[in-house]
Amino acid sequence: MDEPTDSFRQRVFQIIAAIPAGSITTYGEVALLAGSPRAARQVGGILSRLPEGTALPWHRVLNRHGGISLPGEGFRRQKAALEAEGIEINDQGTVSLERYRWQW
DNA sequence: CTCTTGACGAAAC
DNA sequence: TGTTTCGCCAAGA
Repeated sequence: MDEPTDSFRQRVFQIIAAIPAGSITTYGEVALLAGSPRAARQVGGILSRLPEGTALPWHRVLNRHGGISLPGEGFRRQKAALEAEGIEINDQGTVSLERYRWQW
């Protein structure tokens, strides 16, 4: 009966979809809320395979230091998406967790 | 079943 | 202090 009708991946989708514009969270936090406190790495793996036109606000997920984990072009795209929501982000791709961290 | 893969994170160096 | 190594675990092959 308690079949995993919703996989870890699906729970991650729902959690990220609930992050309001102008706020951010971390991979570890998403993993925790999804029920696997040490599966932060899996969250990143899931986001890496999102289709291009996805409606999921994947750009609101940052690493433990409030920084962008993507290299090159991905870095630029995520930084621009965050700035478009009014989030201040420096050239290193880091935001203030204290200011923007989201909790339910 | 085993083995591999990582948009992570914390601990060692 | 910055850099490297190691542990973690969902998913797919």
